[in-house]
Amino acid sequence: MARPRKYDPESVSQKIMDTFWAKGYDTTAIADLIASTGLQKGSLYNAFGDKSKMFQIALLRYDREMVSKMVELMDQLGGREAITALLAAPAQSVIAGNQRGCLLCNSMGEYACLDDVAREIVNRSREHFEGAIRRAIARMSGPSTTIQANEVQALYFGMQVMARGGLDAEALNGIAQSALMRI
Amino acid sequence: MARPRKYDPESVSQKIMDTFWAKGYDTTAIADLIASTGLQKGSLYNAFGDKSKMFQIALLRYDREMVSKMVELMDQLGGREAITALLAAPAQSVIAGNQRGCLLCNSMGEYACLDDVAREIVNRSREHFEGAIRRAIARMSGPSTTIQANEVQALYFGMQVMARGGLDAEALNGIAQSALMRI
DNA sequence: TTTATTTTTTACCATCCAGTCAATAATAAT
DNA sequence: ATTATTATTGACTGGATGGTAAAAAATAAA
Repeated sequence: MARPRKYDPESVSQKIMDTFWAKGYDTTAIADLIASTGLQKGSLYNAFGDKSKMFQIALLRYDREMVSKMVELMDQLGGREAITALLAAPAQSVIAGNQRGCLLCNSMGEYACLDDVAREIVNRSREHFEGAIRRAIARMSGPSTTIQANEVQALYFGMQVMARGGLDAEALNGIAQSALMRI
Repeated sequence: MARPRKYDPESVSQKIMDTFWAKGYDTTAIADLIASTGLQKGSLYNAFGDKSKMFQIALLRYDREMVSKMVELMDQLGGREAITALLAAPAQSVIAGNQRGCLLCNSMGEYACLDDVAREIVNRSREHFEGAIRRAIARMSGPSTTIQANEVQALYFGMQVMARGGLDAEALNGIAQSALMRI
């Protein structure tokens, strides 16, 4: 009955997430989203609302795709293996050629210029992530169980920030190795 | 022989640093700097060059004041005490009522939109900071000496990001406590 | 008082920004 | 073919942005 859309909403929202991930909320201009998605301005606004809504969509997608993927992976590994996999991720990204860090971590850095809805999504996603770490720690044995999930998360976020700041994969792997020796 | 300036350059550059620290490079508008310093646009540009130069000044000041202060404090403490003081800092800031995190850490998060000069300053400042951690570790005894300075730095940066993202002082203190148990 | 020098002020500019809107196009049901 | 409905397009807007330049003001030396 109506004109069909020419684009695939899934791949467009993927592009939106990628763009915000690489550039951050404030630094990303609508023109950047137009360039990366191929949609015209009107179509973007028609389909996804304004810029803050588009960012919320990006955050939700990141949680649903990236965070959930890591959570599921960790949940089906042994405790120590799960933490090992987690701390290996930043270096792997760098090796794969991207310096985007982690959208969740980046957004906490931009917390001051987010609206309440985006902040809420960020908080929930962080807790979602934290749950997997907590469960992994619970599966471990030995004195390492005194470690807090928050500590591992802080270590992970710090590594992602440093990856964004240009630290190379070797240094990142050194950090992971050093941490795992005492966990 | 010439008209004397009405402002104190030191306190103005302090205000510039504070503003970039709170808002980040990209999010800070010249209008924000005008508001915080009280100078007019022309005076700012005349005295400090363009926005990127002002940010470089802020970064250099942060290294000279904040990083150096922490480095000096750490250097005159025992190894473990130095690390303890370092990891206590994020929670102390939050308790003092600011959620600005660490300008060095924040700038690594904004690395993608910085110019080469700013990146160089960030890198140097991070290494400056890392030196104090390395020396502190060297002063410690026991198995803890296997820890890498980079790991402590990542933990610290992660805590600062989480502070910026709204984590409260209690949780931050928990992280520090958890980490110190195994260091 | 005059002059040289520097700061301050203000008006201004081109550009980019997020967001809107009306015109147009494409479809499916009737 | 007509119509109702939705998608697309591109022009447009008002405001914010970083940056410039010229005029005005303030000082100290001559």
